[in-house]
Amino acid sequence: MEQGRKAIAILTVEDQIVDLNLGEGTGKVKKYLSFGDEKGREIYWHSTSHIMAQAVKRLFPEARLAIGPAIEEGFYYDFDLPETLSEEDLSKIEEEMRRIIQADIPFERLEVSKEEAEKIFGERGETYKLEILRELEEGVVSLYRQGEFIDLCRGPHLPSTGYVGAFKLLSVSGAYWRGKESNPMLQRIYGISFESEEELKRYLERIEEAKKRDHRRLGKELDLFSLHEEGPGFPFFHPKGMVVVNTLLDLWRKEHMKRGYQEIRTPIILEKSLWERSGHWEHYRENMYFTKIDEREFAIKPMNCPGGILVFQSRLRSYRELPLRLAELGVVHRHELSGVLHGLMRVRCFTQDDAHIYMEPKHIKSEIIGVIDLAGFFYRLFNFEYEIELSTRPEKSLGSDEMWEIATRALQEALEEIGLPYRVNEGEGAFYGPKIDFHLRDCLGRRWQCGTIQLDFAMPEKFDLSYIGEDGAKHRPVMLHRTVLGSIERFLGILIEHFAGALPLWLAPVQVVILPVAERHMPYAREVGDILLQKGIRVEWNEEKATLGAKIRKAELEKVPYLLIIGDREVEGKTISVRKRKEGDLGSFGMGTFLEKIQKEIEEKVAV
RNA sequence: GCCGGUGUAGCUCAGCUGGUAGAGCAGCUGACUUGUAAUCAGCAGGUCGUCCGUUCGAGUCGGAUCACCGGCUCCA
Repeated sequence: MEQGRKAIAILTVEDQIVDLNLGEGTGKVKKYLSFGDEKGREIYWHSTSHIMAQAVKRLFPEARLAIGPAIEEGFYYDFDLPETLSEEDLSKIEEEMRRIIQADIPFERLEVSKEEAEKIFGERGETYKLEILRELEEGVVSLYRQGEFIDLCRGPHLPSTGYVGAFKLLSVSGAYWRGKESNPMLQRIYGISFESEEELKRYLERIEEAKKRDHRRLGKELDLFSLHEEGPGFPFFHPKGMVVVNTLLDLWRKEHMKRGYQEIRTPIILEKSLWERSGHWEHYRENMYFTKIDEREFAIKPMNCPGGILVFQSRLRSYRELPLRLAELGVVHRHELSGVLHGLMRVRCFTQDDAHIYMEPKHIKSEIIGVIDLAGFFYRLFNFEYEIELSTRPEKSLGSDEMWEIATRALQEALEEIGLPYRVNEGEGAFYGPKIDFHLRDCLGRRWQCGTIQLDFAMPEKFDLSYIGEDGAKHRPVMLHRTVLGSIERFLGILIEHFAGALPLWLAPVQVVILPVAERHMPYAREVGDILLQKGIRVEWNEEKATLGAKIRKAELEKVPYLLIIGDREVEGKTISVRKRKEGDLGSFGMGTFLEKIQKEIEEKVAV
C-alpha cells in the first residue's frame, strides 16, 4: 500500500479482493489495498458512483438505475429518468452527495437468493436491475446497501461513504442501455473522486493542460490544417501541414521499399458493380457515397482493396512474385455519422497507408509478423505506447467457418510468436476477415485505432484470384489488408498531440528561424539562411520591425526547433548565436558546426 | 444518427431583466534599430452561424436548421 493512504479493501491469499471488514481477522490478508493501487482506485470510484446514485434517487425518486461502474479515470452511472438533467442538476446532486458523505453511512454487503433480490428490486420498480438479475447464473447474489439505497453489485466497496474525500461530477450525456442503438437512451453522469481536494485540483488542472495539446487547437495555432463548415469531416491541409505529411510519407516510402513493397495508385471512383462483387454494396453501403456518370452508377471508394485487386488481376501472376506487396496511399471517403466527427481523428475523407499482400498460405505467419514489425518501427520512432487487439468474426460476415478458423488462428499465432501482449475482441472483425488492430492514445487518453492487419480469404474467392504455381496449375492466393499509420490524418492528429505541437526537428515544418537583431544585420542573416536552405534545411527569416524579445517569443510560440540570432557580434565574428526550442540560449557556433549538428539530428530522427 | 451543451471581429472573450455591438491579442500604418518569451501610437475589422417567427423594436425571447464540443454507437 502506498504511504499516507488509507486501507480501503483487502487482497486475500486466494487473490480475492474483499471488503475491509470482511477480510480483516480472517488470517487471509495478503495485502491491504488503497487508492494508490489500481484495484483500490476502482473500488473507490465505484463506491462514489453508488453515492451519486443514492443522491440521484433522493432528488429524483422516479429514476431507474441501470449500471454504474468505475472506468479508467473515474466512474459513471446510467439512469432512466423522465426529465433531462442539466448542468445545474449536477451541482444539486453534488450537494446531496456531500450530505451522504458527511453522514458517513456504512456500505453493507448482503447476500441473498436470486428470488429475494428479484423481490427487492421488483418492489422498487428497478426494471433494469431485474433484467440483469434474470441473466445471472448464480443462485445467490450480493447487494450493497448504504442507508436507504440498495444496489445489485458484486462489490467490494469502501467501508463507508465518509471515505470519499473529494469528488466532482464532470458531465452528463446520453448512452444506450447496453450500448445498443435500438435500446432506450439513458442519461449518464460522469464523475471522478480522490482522497483529497488537492488531488482533485491537480487532476482538473492536468485535464486543462491536456486540452492545450488538442490537435484541433494546435492545428489552427500552428497553421497546419483547417476545418470548414462547407466540408464537415473533410480536412484542409495548409502548407505547413503538408510539409509534415510529406516528410512523414518520404520515410514511409523509403521504409516500405526497403521491406519489399511496391507502390500503386487506383481511382477514387469506380463502378457500382465492382462494389457489388466485393461485398461492400451488401455490407458497407450505408457508409458509401454514390454518383452517376453517363447513366452508369459509380461509388466513391470507402476502401482500396477492390481497386487494388484489379491491379493484381491485370495480368497472369506467378508464384515467383509472391508474396506480392502492393502499397497504396489511398484516399477513401466514408459517410460517418455526423455525431462522431472529431478533428483529424475521425473524418469522412482520409488517406490510408494501405497495402495488400497477395501470398501463398505458407507465407501468412511471416507476412503478419513483418507487418507487426513495420508498425512497431513507426510507433517506436515517436516513442508511442500502443495497444494491440485481435478481433474475431462478426455477425455480418462472408466466408466459411473453416476460413475464419484458419485466418483467426494465423493472426493469433503470429502475435504469440512475437510475444506482444494483446486483447481479444470477440465479434469485432471486418466482414471479410479477422484482424489485429493497433491503438494509440490522444491527449485525453482516448484510444484511436491506427494500424490494422486483416486477413482475408473471402475477397480472393469473390474475385476468383489466382496465380500459377510451381506445378503449372492455378492456385488461389491469400490476401492480407494492412495499414501501419492507419489514416495519415489521424496519425498526424496523434503526432501533434503527442508532441504538444513541438514536432521533432526532422518533421518540423520550419526547422530554423533566423532573427536579425536590427535591420543592418539582414544581409548576413540572409547569407546564413541561404547556406542552410541549400542544404535542404527548412528556414524562415523574421524581418519584422520588432524587438528581439518579441521575435523570439513569436518563434517559440510557433514551436520552431532552432532560432539563430544575428547581431553585431555574429556579423563581426562570422558566427551565429543558437537558441534551442524550450531549452534557450546554446551560445555561439560556427556555421559548419551548427550545420553538422542539425543534419545529424535530422538524420537520427530524434523524438524529443 | 441519438443524448446534452455551445455558436458575438482571424483568435480569446464581455454585452444585466429586448432599445440595432465592445476589450485584449493578431492584422495594417507610422515612430523606435532594438541581444534571448510581448516597444509605443494610430487605423481598420462584425448582415452577432443561417432561416422563420413574436415584438414598435431581437445579439438578447420562441421554433427550425447547420456546424462545432462532450458522450453513446461506429471506425482508420
